[in-house]
Amino acid sequence: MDREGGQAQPVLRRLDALHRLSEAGVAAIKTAVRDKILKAAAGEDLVCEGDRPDSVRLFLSGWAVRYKVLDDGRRQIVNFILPGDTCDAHVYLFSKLDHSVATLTPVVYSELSREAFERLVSSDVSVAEAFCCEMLAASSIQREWAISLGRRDALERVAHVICELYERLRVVGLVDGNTFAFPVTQMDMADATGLSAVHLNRTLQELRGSGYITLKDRSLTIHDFQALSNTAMFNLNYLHLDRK
Amino acid sequence: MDREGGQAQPVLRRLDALHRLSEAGVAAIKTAVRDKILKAAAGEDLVCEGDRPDSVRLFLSGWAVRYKVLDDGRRQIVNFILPGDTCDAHVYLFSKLDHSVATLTPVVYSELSREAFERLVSSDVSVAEAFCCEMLAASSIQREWAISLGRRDALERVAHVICELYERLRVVGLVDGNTFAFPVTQMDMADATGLSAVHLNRTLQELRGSGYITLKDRSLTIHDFQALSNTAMFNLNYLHLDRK
DNA sequence: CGTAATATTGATCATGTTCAACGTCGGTGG
DNA sequence: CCACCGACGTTGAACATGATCAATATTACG
Repeated sequence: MDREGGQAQPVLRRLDALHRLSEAGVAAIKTAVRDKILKAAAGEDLVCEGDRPDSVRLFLSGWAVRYKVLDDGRRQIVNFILPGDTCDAHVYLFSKLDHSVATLTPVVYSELSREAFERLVSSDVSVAEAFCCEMLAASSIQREWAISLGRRDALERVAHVICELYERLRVVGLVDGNTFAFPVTQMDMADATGLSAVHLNRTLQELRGSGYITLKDRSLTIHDFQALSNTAMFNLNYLHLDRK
Repeated sequence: MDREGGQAQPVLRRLDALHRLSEAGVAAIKTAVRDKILKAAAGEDLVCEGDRPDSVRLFLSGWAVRYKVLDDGRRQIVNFILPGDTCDAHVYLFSKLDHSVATLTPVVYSELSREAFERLVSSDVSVAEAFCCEMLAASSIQREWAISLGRRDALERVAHVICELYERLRVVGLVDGNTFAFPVTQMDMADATGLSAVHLNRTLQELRGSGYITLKDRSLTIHDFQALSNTAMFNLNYLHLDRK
């Protein structure tokens, strides 16, 4: 295990960006994470709409999406789940999940039972507050997606998700220069932005054409973040990564 | 004060629908609510994007909306705030608000300082859990809006919000038969559904034309909930009002 | 009664969808 | 090793949903 937090590192980086963690808190999280580490393959459903939620998941590596499908098959991805993200703190308070979560890549995550999670948050105030911030931040991201879907056009939407993913990945150390792994198919991107696959493809070409990004071999490079974030009207406040 | 909970009644009804409250919890909420009751006129901003959040609000009567505007003026309403709703439990953990809240009607709400709110949630487990459920339910609603905005067409979207508002108002006793007060202008509805005001108007006419609803004088009647909810593909699971 | 906000209508326009075909790449089994 | 297959990406053309613009009711209210 490396000296920066072992497998828990992304979780620690993310939570600490949202809310300063005490030393005791950091230790408690490291211990809790270590307890039950699971893996899943790409393209797997981790949880399904209708399931009874019983545990909390802390994502350590890999990408997943939160999504929902309508009766006639239309699918909407409502969020990306990245390393360091918490999948539904406290959900076990509900009897049924209202959405599904699918992996895009192989993922590694730590699964905490309700008891383990409650023990963790009651062990240290800063930890409880950090998880609270994580919930609030997730809501805020969700709201910003509503803005995009409701009021931004195709080009703005695509530029916006890219900016968001860049910033979120940066916090957990997954951006190298201006380049990061981007294991998302165009169909997934279309379902995330509320566009058709065809139009998404053309929109990506427009962004490539103007030289803002390169996207090739599941790797994305942002050449001009300023321009990209201007076209998206991206403002990172809503990510709340400034830690007060 | 009436024997059903006084001014706190909608809050109690909503929280209790999400998660069973203990008697002590009910009492604690009643007391906390009573402490600082405020009023605001219609069309007022209660909080603005960028403000430092310092208190939690429990809505007792009236309607408000959570919204955000882009630099060029496009506005998206991301949620309606109804009597009984909690406006941002725990937000004071963040340094800046990422959205604004405006009243649609005169509203009455109880304002709890950070200290008062923390005292309240630590006084009783069922209260803490209920507020947790309220946060989770708000997230869930937010996700469902993303589905609507991303993947439902105009008719479906409008039908969907109406179903949602009907169910949410019913829980707090604000539906009389199939009729409820609906103090939302067509422009607001347009900003909530991501449509233009013109197209929203035509969509409403379509719903009226098929006999599903009547909307007149700020009062909405649903004549055929089944048909309305079918056209919206509405499934109330996401509201989590079953209190399991 | 007058004025501003809201609702309604028609006509034109644009963004994005749909459909259908083709290209490309990586893996898999004969 | 190569042929096949499936998933993904790309292209063009026709189409449709909803936006925009502009004018005209209607309503609420001071």
